[in-house]
Parts: sequence; C-alpha cells; structure tokens
Amino acid sequence: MRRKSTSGSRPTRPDLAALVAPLGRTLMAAELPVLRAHDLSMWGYTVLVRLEDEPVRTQAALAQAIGADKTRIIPILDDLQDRGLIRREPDPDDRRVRLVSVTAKGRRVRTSAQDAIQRQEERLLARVPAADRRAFLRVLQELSRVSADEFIDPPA
Amino acid sequence: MRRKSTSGSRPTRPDLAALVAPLGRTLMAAELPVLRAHDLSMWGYTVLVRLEDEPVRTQAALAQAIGADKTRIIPILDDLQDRGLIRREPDPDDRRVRLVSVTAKGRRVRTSAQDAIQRQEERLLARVPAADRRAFLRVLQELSRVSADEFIDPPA
DNA sequence: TATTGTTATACTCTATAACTATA
DNA sequence: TATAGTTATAGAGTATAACAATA
Repeated sequence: MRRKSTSGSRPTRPDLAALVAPLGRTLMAAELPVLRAHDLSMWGYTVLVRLEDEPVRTQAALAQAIGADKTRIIPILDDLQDRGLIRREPDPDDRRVRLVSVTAKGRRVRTSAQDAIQRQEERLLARVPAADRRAFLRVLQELSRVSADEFIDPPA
Repeated sequence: MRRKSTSGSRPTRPDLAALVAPLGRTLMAAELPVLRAHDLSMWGYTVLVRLEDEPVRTQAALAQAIGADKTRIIPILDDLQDRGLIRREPDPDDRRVRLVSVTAKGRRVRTSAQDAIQRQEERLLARVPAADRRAFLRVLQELSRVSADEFIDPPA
C-alpha cells in the first residue's frame, strides 16, 4: 500500500503540518479577544481548563500537563491566585508541594470564557457538512493523543 | 440550532484550539529531524515549498504568503541562495524588487525532504479509518483557508 | 514622496541555572 | 541527598524602527 512515487514531482497534498499548525495559530488568535474580555491570558485560561478536569497535586505536574515549563507558570498562578480564581495550599503531608485547585469564581470565569470560545468555534465548524465535522473531531481527538516520538522516523 | 446551555457545566468537547495547536506543534517537532537531515530550517523549507507552487515577485509577498515578517526571511533567503537552492535576481522592470525562484537543486532537496515528511505523516494517519481520514483532510483544507478575522466575534 | 529590501534595535517568550525550604 | 517551588539570568525568536536604493 505505497502511494505512487512523488520523486521530482509535486506532492498530492500539502504537508499535514502546513495545514494544522497555521490553523492552530488562527484558532488561538481567535481566542485572544474573548480571553481579553475575561481578563485571562492564554496560559491562565489553559490552567483553569486543566484544573477543571481534575485537581493536580504538584505545580510541576500541572505545568507538564499543559505543555509548559514549571518556572513559566509561576507568575500565571500568582496572578490567578491574587484574583481568587485558584487556590494554592501547601500539602499537609509534604509541605514542599502545593495543592492547586480552582475556586467557584474561577469555575464561573472559565465556563463563561469557554462557552464564548466554543460558540465561536462552532461558527467556524458550521462551514463543513455535519458528517465531515464529526469525523474531523473524532480524528482530531485521536491524533492529539499521539506524541511526537511515537511516529517519528528513526534517524538514519 | 443552538446547543444545550453549558453554563456552569463541563463542555462536551475540548476547545478546537486545544486540540489543533498542540497537534500542530507535534507535527512540526516531527519534521525537525527530517529537515535537519536535509540541512534545512523550518523557514527555509517553508520557502522552498512555497516557491514550488508559483514564483513570487517580491520578498515581502513571499514573506506574507508564508506568514512571516519581511525582515525575518532575509537571512533565510541569504542562506538558501548561498547554497544554490534559490535564485534572487533584480527585476529589470523595477530594480527595487527581487524575483525569487527555486533552482533545480532546490527542487530536488525540497522533494526529498517533503517525501520523507509526508511518508512519516502517512504513518500517523494510518491510525484512523480511511473514510475518516479523507474527511479529516477535506475539512482541514477547508478550514485552513479561513482567516481569523472571518469568524472572530465582534468585540462587545 | 512612496516602496523594496536591508540593517539595527528592542521586546517577548522560553529555557537554564542557581537558590530556599522541606524531606 | 534529593525534590518542589521560586527567582534570576540568558537565549531564541520575533517584531519595530531606522536606513539606503530606486521609483
């Protein structure tokens, strides 16, 4: 099941990366005004979304879960905490670690922002037929579970 | 056709941006080893791919076409030119503009790199059923034509 | 005066290394 | 000594502003 040789010729489709990466940037750009309206940074919003799923025991684990550096999220957490959107409490069992959780207020803000974001995304998705759209979301969720080193060719 | 209210509850799906943007980063990370093997930077490769489609008359237009700043691509073009992968000639009609085109060597390099990249991407796509996959690529190409300001909600 | 390409500068984002407090 | 969190520093990538050549 090898596709016809493309040596010396034009490819039959654009690179997947060339389609996906710019679309990702577009979607993030579209989020920015909504986030600004909720006084949230992209990372702040990402933290709130992540904490909604399940509480996280260490900041390092939280950082890794959202693809950030542990040093990078600290000012983000400071800000979210100052504004009462998250709690950060020392674990009684191990006072080195901070238990991070979302507050009721944080949950409200996240819900409001996410609602607006997804409404906007629905408008974009409305451009494609319902069946295609379901398949698209299915594939997207499947592929985003895959990490880079799972399919990278071993270097020659 | 409004979906059920999500106010105060968990969303029914992750944000589109949260699926697409990380996948884009993964795909770009997967390209890096292949590009390095071809002695190409991401931007250098992007330039070669773009020039394959159709020659570009000004560097500014080239930059815009690939989503870069006009100042950013200059060292990239310098390098590609030094290595004989592109040509950069003053337009006789307007000596301010540089006609940028890919050389035969540049075409060979791009073909080889793109072939390897797309083979790798095919391995990733092999995880999903053929029908879903066709729909996925269809939707992807449709959506990547849309620019951010076409679907962003007017700020309140 | 306006525009293309270029260079120089500043700024943002991110990662690395060094520090503290607990264990 | 090892680890969680924090702070300070340095680096990469990017955008902004100023400049030279041509129109």
